[in-house]
Formats: sequence, structure tokens, C-alpha cells
Amino acid sequence: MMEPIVSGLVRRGLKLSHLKLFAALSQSGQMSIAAKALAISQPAASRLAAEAAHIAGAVLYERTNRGVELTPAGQILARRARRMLQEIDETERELSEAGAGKLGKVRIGSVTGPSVEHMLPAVRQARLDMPRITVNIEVGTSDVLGEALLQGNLDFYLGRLPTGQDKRQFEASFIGPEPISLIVREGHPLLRLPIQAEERLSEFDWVLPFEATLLRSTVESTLLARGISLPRKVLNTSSFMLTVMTVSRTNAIAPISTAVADFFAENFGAPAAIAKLPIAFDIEVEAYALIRMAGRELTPAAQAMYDIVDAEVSHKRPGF
DNA sequence: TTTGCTACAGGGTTTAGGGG
DNA sequence: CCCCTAAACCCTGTAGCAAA
Repeated sequence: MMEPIVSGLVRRGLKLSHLKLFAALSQSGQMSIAAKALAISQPAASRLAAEAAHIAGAVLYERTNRGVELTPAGQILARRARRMLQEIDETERELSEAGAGKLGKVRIGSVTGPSVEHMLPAVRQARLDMPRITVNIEVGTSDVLGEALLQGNLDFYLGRLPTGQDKRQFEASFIGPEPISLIVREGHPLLRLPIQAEERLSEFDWVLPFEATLLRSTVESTLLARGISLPRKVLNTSSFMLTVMTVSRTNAIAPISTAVADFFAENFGAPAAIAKLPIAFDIEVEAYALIRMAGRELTPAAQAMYDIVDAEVSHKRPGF
């Protein structure tokens, strides 16, 4: 047995028509005029008024020589009725906003680099365009994000297609490769050497993500292709925070997204703790994409957010 | 499971009548 | 005379139920 969702007046039969009538009565003070406002006959209005009084268990109005006069109780009902009717009208507005994607909750994912480069500007834009949308951003690896998308826990994400999943389930709109920079602490010994001193890179500690991650394998294959031996001493971590802290406190080298590296190296005019290490070659991780489920319709809010992100990344697309 | 009948509730109108 | 209430009536949708 379900709990009744209402009690009191509504449970006893107070209806929208009663509210409308009293809202109208408080303006006109005349049953016939109120009836006209409700587009019903005058006796119908009279009956509604009597019903409401019976339901309320109070005298709500009194007849006068020129119409009816609301009692204090009747005025209370009328005042609250106007408010409730306003609420209902606002509901319509909110519904139409929701339909246009201006309201709701959007859950998006992103891998680290693009989250700084694209997601932050996109979210800032969304806050201006659609202030009533709630945005959740999950940052993780493409495999984790892809799984979350499959589970329906994300609306879409910025990253790469997850490995080990049927790629036809996804709809990917490719953006471009993700450039990687090497970061070191400010004052690092390598910063005083010419950028060709590549053979010395492997003398230092490195902070790297775990084996089998795309960044790790990309960095390693790039170094090898360049004829640089792989670093001997490696701290493996998936923690971005630990990576940055280690680099800032030791002579370790770490590869991170260039967008993020620029953010740290600029430091808004303040003395930076971290510097980009100039190197004579490029490191680029395989192209990332805006990824959604193929054939799954986005909610209006998610679609609106998707469009904003899509516009934000569009200038990075090949051929732009 | 569908169809057809009946009864009834809800929300309205029309008509008649009463009070200041 | 104006405005309200009461009573009778109408229309529509649907629950309940038996028959096909």
C-alpha cells in the first residue's frame, strides 16, 4: 500500500478549480465575474465556492448586496492560491527550459590534457549559456571512461576509444594528437645544457604512468626511435599530483600533456616551480576524440553541452 | 481476451427562486 | 433589480461485470 502523497486539504478534495476561483474572487469580488474568468457559468462558480468552504471547514466568503466578500480565511486561501498558480506557471517555464537543454545534469569525462585545454573553457562557456545546468567532470584513463560510458554513467567523454571493447558501440569524432612535454623543476641541471643533450635524459629519475598505458608506451617508443635509451630509474604512479610534487622536489623528469605543462610553467607571472624541458623532438600521443555511444540519444542538457565542447575543440580538428 | 451493457461519478448548464 | 443559491438535468469517461 502506497503512502498517500497528499494530506489535508488536497486529500479532502481541494482542486485546482477551487484555487482558480478564489484567486479570481479576490480580484473581482463578484461570483459572476469570477465565473467568466474561469470560463464557467455563474452557478458552477457558486458551487465551487461552497465546496471549497466545506473542504476548508471554514467560512470563506459572505454574500453582500453587490457580490461576495472574502472573509480573512478566504483571503488567506486566495493569497496562497495565487502563489500556487504562479508556481504552476513557473513549472511550465522550467519544463520548456529542460526541453531546450537549459536545465539538468550532465556527466562528462575527459583524459587529463584535454580536460585542461578544452573542458575548462567549455564548462566556463556552459556556465554562461546555461547557468542552471549541473556539470560533473570525471577525469580518468580512456579505458575507465569508456567503461563508464558503456554503463551509462557518462553522457560522453573526451579521450580515446577504450581498449578491449567493441569499437562499433562508440561514435568518435576525432580531434587531433595530444602533444606531450617533459617537465622538470625550475633550476634543473638539464635546463643549463643545450637541447641536443638528449643522451643525458636517461641519467635522471623519471616519473611515469604504469606500463600498458598509452602515455607510457608512447613516450618509450618515441625515446627509442630517437636512439635514447630508456630511463633506468622510474617511479611508476597513476597519480598526477604525486607526479607534479616529485618533479618539483627532485631532479626527476615527467611527461605530461603540453596543455598542462604550459599551465604550470606560466604560473601567471609568479615564479614557476616547474619548467618545460626544451627538447629537439616531438612526443605525441595518438589522436583523441569526442566520444559518445552510437545510437544513444543524449538528453537535451547533455546535447547542449556536447555542442559546446564540440565547438570548443573544432579549431583543433584536422583540416581546420 | 475482447466486447457490450449498465451504473455512476464528476463537472458542467439551465432554470427557478430568494434576499438586500 | 442585481446577484447569489438550490435544484434539476446533461454530457462524458470509466469501473464493474456478464457474454462472446
